Order: sequence, then structure tokens, then C-alpha cells
Amino acid sequence: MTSQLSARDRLLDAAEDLAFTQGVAATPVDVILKQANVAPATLYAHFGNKEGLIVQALQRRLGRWDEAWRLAINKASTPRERLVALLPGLQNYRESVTPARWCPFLGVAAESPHPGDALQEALASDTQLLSTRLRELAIPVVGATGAGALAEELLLIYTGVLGMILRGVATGDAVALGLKTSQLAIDAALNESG
Amino acid sequence: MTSQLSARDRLLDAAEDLAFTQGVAATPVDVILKQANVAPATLYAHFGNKEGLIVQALQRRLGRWDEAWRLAINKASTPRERLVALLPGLQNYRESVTPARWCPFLGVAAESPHPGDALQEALASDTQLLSTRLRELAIPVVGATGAGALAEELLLIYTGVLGMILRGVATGDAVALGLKTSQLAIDAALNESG
DNA sequence: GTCTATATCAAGATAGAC
DNA sequence: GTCTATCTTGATATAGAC
Repeated sequence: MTSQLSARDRLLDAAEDLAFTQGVAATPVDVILKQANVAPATLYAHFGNKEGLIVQALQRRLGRWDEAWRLAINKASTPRERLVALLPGLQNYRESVTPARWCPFLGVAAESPHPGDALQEALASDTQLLSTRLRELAIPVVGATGAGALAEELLLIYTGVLGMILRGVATGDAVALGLKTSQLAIDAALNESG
Repeated sequence: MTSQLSARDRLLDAAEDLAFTQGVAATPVDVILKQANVAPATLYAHFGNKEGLIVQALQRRLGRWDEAWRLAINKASTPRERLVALLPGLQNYRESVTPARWCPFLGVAAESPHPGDALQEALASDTQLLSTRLRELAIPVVGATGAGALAEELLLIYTGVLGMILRGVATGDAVALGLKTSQLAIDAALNESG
């Protein structure tokens, strides 16, 4: 049976499915090709090389994660809930996609030795998105003065949640722990600004 | 010039130096051999294969990290300072050894796809050490009842510090941020138990 | 235990037809 | 754009002498 998706989409799906769960270096191109049911030359025609495929898979995933996070923010009803929506958003997101062993952006960056790579830039985009939006969401909660510092703490906690998943903690447990810690950070920031 | 260290030690040094900064998969055995000034057969005689070398390099590093942490704990003068000594300990440690791009245990685990690998077990040893000792150190600060929960939060924060380093934040900045967040978690635990 | 030289193999990438 | 078949490379590991 042939899938109805384009070869390009099947390749992106397979790359996400395999490389982000098994590791990029540990996932040979052959295996991706087989799962996508696509011929080698097609991959290279679309993406140039393996790294090109991984980069585009990361970009697509960042877009989807962005959407999922926005959705979680929109479901929240207070500024404070919107600020911590990151964490339930992460949990929902991980339940909706093939869950990478942990964060694919950090994972790919950890494997890629050269800072200037397109792969590293994908991680930078992720970090940038997190920093910027967390800071925006923090302003209505603690005011513009303390927003940057609080955003940094929340990014640290979020990053810690991802790392705990790599340590083998279940996503739900790691998220609950991160949520609890985030509340402490927000309370402390409110006491300072108030 | 030939080093005075044994071939075995030169191999471990080179593996730590290269594989933990560039990534294991991205570091060919040849390169390790060249830097160690050792012949291929010697490596395989000592370690069996590349993974064996990496595993022993990790074990050695865990031992040294353990020592460094103990040292930081001993330099502290109050139970509370001992509980957070993890973070200045990390900073000193990273300044004393070839600093891996981030945590070599998490890094190696991230690359290794199979949960049962000897490599994954090295990460488990690290997590185990952190959990156990943090809990012991937390008892004199917040009492036995809340110690486990606080230890989990501090491990999350520590793991977040490591992840922030991978995101490109300087070690000192990440440590300072983690220290600040840890103090919040401890204060909150004290309020609950008091 | 250590060396030089080499076998073996897997993986990324391409050639050329359709 | 897509396929089958293949090329090329580079990396792990071993053979056999000292």
C-alpha cells in the first residue's frame, strides 16, 4: 500500500519518527527511506543531504510546537495561567506527536559538534521563541521590570523538565514537578515586585 | 615526546577530551588514537571496543565529579549551604576539567538509542547519585518528610542548568540562575514544613 | 602490551534510466 | 520526480609481527 502523502511529507514524518526518538547519528538514511517507502535519490533531490532533511523536520516541528503552545495559552483564562501554559502545552503536545525521547532541538544540538551548523540554528530558534514569548507572558503577571528575570527562571525550569525526561522520568511527572517549581518562581517574583 | 601516562590513561584522557566535547558518534576512534598517541590494537586490548572506552571514561568522570561535589559540600558551613553546594561545585568542576559541551552523561544518553546500553546505565548512575545525596542533604534542612520532594525539585533545577549550558548560556550565568531558583525552592519547602 | 598494516562493513551520496 | 543499482568513503575492528 502506498501512502497518499507526498514523498517529501513521508520523509519528514519518518525522520521525525525515527531520528528524534533514536538519535540522528544512530538512524541511518536507509532506515528512514525504508519507512518512508521512498528511493534514495528522491531524498537527495528534495533535501540535498541528510542534514537538510533533519533541519526541515526540525523546522516543521518547531512550527507545530509553536501552534500547540499558542493553543494552550488560549485555553488559559488568567495571565498567570497563560504564563505557565507552557508545561501542560508540552504534555499535550508530546501526547499528540511521536514523542521524541526528549526535546529534539536539544537532542540534535547535543549530537552536532559544530556551533555554526544549521542544526544548531534550529536550537537557537527554539530558545529564542521560548525566551521571547515567556517574557511577553510574564509582563502582565509581574510587570515589565521583573519579566526578563522570571522568564529566564521559567526557561531554566522548562529545560529541566525536558532533561528529566531524558533521565527516564515520565513526561507527566516531570511536567507536574516543573509546574510546581514554576509556581514558586512566580510567587517569589510577585513578592519582589509587590 | 611521549607522555609518561600509560596508554590506558592517555586513551581515557583523549576520549574525555574529544568525545565529551564533540559528541561520541562525531568522534572517530582514529582521532582518539591519534591524540592519545596509541595504536588501535591497544585500545581494543584494553576496552574491547569504542563503547567500552566511553563507558570507562564516563565511570572515571563520575568518580571525579563525585569527589568535586563532596569537596564543595565540605567547604560549606551550614546545612543549607551544603544542600546547594551542588551548583558552585559544578562550576568549579567544569573549570577544572575539560568542560564537556554540557553534561557528558546526559549527552551520551541522548546519543544512545537503546535504554539497556551500558551507556544509559552510566546516566542512571549519575541520576542515582544526585537523587540520593540531594535527599540526604535536604533532611537536615527541611526534615525527612519534605526531603524527597525538595530533592526532586533541586535535581530538576540542576538538570535545567545543564540544559541551559547546551542552549549556549555561559556556565557561570546558568549556575547563578540555578542557585537563585534553588533558594526559592528551599524557602518554599521551609514554609511548608515550618 | 604495543606496533603496522589491513580486513570488513556500513552509511552517505550519486548515476542513469524511466 | 522517482526508481534500481552502484559508487565511494570513512570508520570500527582485527591479523600477525615484535
